[in-house]
Order: sequence, then structure tokens, then C-alpha cells
Amino acid sequence: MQLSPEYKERLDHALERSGQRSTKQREHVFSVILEKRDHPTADEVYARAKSSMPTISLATVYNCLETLSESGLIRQVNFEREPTRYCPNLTQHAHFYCKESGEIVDIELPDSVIDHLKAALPDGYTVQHIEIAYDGKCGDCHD
Amino acid sequence: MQLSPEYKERLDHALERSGQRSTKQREHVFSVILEKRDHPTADEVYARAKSSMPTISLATVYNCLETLSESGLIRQVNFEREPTRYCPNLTQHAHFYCKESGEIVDIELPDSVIDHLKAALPDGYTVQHIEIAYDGKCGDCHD
DNA sequence: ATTTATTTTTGGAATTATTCTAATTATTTC
DNA sequence: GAAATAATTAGAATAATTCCAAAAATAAAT
Repeated sequence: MQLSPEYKERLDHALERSGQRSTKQREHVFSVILEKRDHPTADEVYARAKSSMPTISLATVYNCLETLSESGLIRQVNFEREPTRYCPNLTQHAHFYCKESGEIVDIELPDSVIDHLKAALPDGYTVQHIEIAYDGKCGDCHD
Repeated sequence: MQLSPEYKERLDHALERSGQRSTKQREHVFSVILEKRDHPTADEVYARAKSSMPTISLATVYNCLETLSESGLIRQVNFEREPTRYCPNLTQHAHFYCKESGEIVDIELPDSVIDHLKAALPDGYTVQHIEIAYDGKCGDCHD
């Protein structure tokens, strides 16, 4: 429930870099996301955050998630029309959504795959981000 | 504005296969999507559909897009939290979203790329679909 | 062919995730 | 510590989509 010194420092630096203040709420939301390394929705983050900071509001959770994303400390993950989820894993990875269990699993991707994907683009295109989402059935959901 | 015989047949077969009826509205929505091969939202489809079928309702457009998707005649495309778009290109392809022009471009992907992506999955996982969305700047938007 | 049963369409209301607003509170700067 | 700036809050507003119940269309059964 407490942000480790190195993450606290990372947070402060990232916020400073983008000209924003370090606040109790931002720190708390960040710690909530780091604590259980899954892919919670804003509502879930709100529920978890409230348990040790009962006065925090949903609007603030949305605000914090937004600033954390902008500062590059977390990532947003979207599946179809479902509510946006938030992810503290900053490495280059894709997401696998298991239609059976609802589980979302990070899939680490070798650079070579990304290179191949970039090579598929027409000349003159510059890429900022590639979002890759699998769906299917995860290992636990097989017989 | 008129569905060609081969597409009419394809529509009827696909609907029959999934136990649904062929209706004027479904046919019309399908033709609207095929006519201009871009990536319209439901609202845009509604606007285009109304011009030659003024009585069609937005709810029906949503219904038709849903049944066409379920029958495998069109695909849904999602970018972040933006409204769902619909795409008549059924080949294996990704989408490039140009942040400058808003343009969405189909990117054809060689099988090898898909194979590499599948290979990145842990053992025991089965994939149903892989959604790949690039964003960045397209060729037209460079100096 | 009519009747009966099943699907679709329709317009509007309801839902849901998210954003906006204006007032209050906290943080930084002078 | 006072003034300026930024962040938080609660609740209202928004926007895409879905739900609903009645009317219309299509198919099946007599």
C-alpha cells in the first residue's frame, strides 16, 4: 500500500518532466496499480483506492490515470468496446484476452516481431505505437 | 447503390447459414458499406443509408451491422475509445490510424508475421483473432 | 390463400463509461 | 505567509450503444 522509494522517485521525476505536481492521490493511484499487477478498469482502481483513501473520488481516479498515462508511467489497454484498463507493464508487449476466464495476460514480444510489423507498412509511414490484442483461450482454460 | 448479384448471394448464404432472414435493410446497409470502402462509424453508415432509404432507423443500422459482423461479412474495428468502425475488407490485415489526417488505412500482413505473432504465445494457448492497430503519421502527412 | 408463428424494424427510453463544470482545497512561488 | 496556480471533488452532462415494447414483415402451417 506504500510506494517504494524507487517508484516514488520515478513518479516524481515523470510528473516533473511533464510539469505536473506530485499529489497524495496520484501517488496512491500509482501504488494501487503497481500493487496487484493485473489490468483493472477505472472503477476497479477506484474501489481499491477507496479502501485506504476513502475520500478519493472517481473523477480524481480518472484524472490520475490520465496523468499517469500521459507521463508514461502506465499504459491504457482497450479491448473492443469494453471499459479501458490500465497496465503498469511498460515493456513492449501485447495482450491476450481469454474469452473463457476473462483473464488478460501480457505477452512479451521479441523485437523481431515488431520489426516485421513495421516492415509491413508502406514507405513514408512513421509509427508511433503498435497495439496488439489477441483473443482466444488461455492455457488454464483447456482440458 | 445496388448490391451486385455475387454480393447479394454471398449475403443470403451467410445469413441463411446463421439462421437469419435476408431483409431490405440488411441488404442496404451491406451495400452502403461495400460502396465506399472506407471505415465508417455507425452514425456515418446511418447517414449514408438514409439518403436512399429515408425510413431506416439508427437502431436498425446498429442491428444490421451486428448481424453482418456475426455472419462474417464485415469486421468491426476499434481504436481506443473511439466509436466502432466497420470494414468490408475480410482479408487478414491490420489498421493504421494517422493522427494527423484521421485517415484509416488497411495494412495487408503476410502470413509470416501472423505466424511470428502466434509463436510468441505460451504453450497451450489457442488464438481466435489477432487485432493489430498502428498509429502514427501516414505517407501523405509528411513533408 | 389465410391464419399463425417467428423475426425484424422502429422510435424512444435507458445504460454506461467517461468528461465537463464550478467550487473548494492543496501546493508552489514570491 | 499571501498570492498565484494547479488539483480534487461531487454531481451534471455527454455520447455511443443497447434495451424495450409495439408495429410490420416474413416464413410456416393449415
